[in-house]
Amino acid sequence: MLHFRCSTTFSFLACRQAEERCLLSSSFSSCGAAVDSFFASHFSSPTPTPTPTTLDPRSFVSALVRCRYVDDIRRVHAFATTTGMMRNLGVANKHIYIYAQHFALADAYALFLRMGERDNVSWSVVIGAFAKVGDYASCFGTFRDFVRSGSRIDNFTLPFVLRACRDTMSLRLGVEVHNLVFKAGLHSDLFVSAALVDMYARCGDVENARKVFDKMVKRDMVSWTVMISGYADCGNPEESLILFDRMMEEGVAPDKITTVTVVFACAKLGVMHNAKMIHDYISNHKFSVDLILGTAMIDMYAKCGSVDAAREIFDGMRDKNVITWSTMISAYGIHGCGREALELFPLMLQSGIQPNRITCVSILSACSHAGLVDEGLRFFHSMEKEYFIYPDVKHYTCVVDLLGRAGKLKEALELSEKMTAEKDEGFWGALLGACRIHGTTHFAERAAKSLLELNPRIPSYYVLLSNIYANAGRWDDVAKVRELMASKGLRKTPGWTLIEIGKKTHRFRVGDKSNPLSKEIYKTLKVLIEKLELAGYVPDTNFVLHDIDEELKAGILSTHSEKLAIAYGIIATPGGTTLRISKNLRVCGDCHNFTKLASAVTQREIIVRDANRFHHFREGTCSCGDYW
DNA sequence: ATAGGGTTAG
Repeated sequence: MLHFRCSTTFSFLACRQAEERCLLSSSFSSCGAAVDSFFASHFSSPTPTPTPTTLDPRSFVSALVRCRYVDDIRRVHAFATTTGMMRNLGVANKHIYIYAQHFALADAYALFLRMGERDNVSWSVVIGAFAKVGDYASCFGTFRDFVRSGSRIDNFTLPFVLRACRDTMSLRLGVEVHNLVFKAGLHSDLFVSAALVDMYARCGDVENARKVFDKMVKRDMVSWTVMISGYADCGNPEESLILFDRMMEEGVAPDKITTVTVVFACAKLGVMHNAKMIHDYISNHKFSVDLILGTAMIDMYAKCGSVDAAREIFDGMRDKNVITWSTMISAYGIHGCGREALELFPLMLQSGIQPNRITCVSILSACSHAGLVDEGLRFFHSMEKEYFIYPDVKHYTCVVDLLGRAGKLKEALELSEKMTAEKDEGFWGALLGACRIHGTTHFAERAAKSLLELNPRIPSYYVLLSNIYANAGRWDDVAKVRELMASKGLRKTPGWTLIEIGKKTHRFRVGDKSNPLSKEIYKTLKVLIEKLELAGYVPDTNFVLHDIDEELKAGILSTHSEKLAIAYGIIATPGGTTLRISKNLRVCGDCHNFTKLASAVTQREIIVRDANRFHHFREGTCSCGDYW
């Protein structure tokens, strides 16, 4: 065997190598095959006495690349040290890089510290490695050392640091790095500027992301993708779609990742027409619908109103992971199909996928939306025993929601007392919402106080409390809350409703008169309300905030953006056409009642996506079963 | 010898 031939070779160096190799071969017969062959190539070489000059740095590099375990790297490392090969910067840097790739950061960093001489690659690789494994403190610390060492920062290091800023949401640090980018004159580098755009967008500063993006002299696919994804992330998915069009106009071909971000934007926007467009694009360009793209498409179709189209994608996917299953479960959930969501769960287990925390949230939330109280509670209590998932505040929030919607306020409060997890805004919000649905002011104030203490800058918390007071007819308190809100310079999020008509969408606000067909819309609405009143519709003025007389209140109600959109839909589409509507806030009780009756009187299906879920109105009923 | 963008809830 090779082993023997090796030991018969001589010279000091060869003996050391042989020793080394004997050690190795015993311990990693299979896993270290690559390293073995590296050593073997030296010992079986025709030259009987290998000298350091015949040990090519390239053979070390290729051995490193083929290492499968950290121990393999350590052995090559030891050999390189013995042979003096570590003095070669290329070889040393490659060691750091490969250690880092195997997540052996301690080894990588120790080596880096021991190096007598370092160049930019050494620094870059270490900084990049820290960013990759999420050790941001070390990443920033090492970058600082790098800057202080007086080295010239380069276009390789900066994207790593910017990525760390993005992942830690450190806008301030990101801006500092941006200054360094200018000083180094690297702002026109493609990688650096794309990383800047990504950093700004993910830190919530789309304006500056866009500024950097607009200044770029050249934009490649990735630059476009980060900008598109940035807008979708920041709640402006319309701009994402506009940029997607522009990207193609400018002759930059989107790849699969770009389409995933566009699919994500369509999911955010919720317009079915756009969903179909991007689906066509994907089909026409023969992008395979893989795990991530498929999952994103399920979510998109669900959030654009079609749980059936979502299911079709789901059924067509060969590979599914826990995210895919969770997405489909939550797709059923937001459409009020709790039973279907629950049926999917055992199928997931059968296919060998274990649920995670989010899957559990999706199940609980599906039960809540469908009013499946017993099923939801049973699942909640089984989480820990069956799936080893200890319920956190998100799960408790779902259960409070579940109990609250079902009128079991007492149980919800008991649960809240028992819970040890720290209560967050979402939790208090659910509790407050439960009080709101059942017109209970008893506990609402306590919950609202906690909520406002946690974050006094969220307008919707004031609105929720003010609604509770309004419901109880406590107009003085309504006024107080509104004053408090105004004194902090906060304003209620203006409500709007979108309606899809063919390939276009139209936006309405309360009392909106900007539509060219405005007159006709109001006339139609008036006639419709009269018809509905004959069918038993009584405006529910409890949903109006202001303390004004009943007649005026009804007047404001009748121009809620949702009603205007429905009236417009009736005018703009042939009878029987399904109306697709999307709202930024939750649907108000009066509009809900109105839409139910309108679906019966006009014989149309009306699909409304609100901030929380979908409502399918048909023949006078809603899929939410009046739980929402 | 080194580099970027993508999927689930609330």
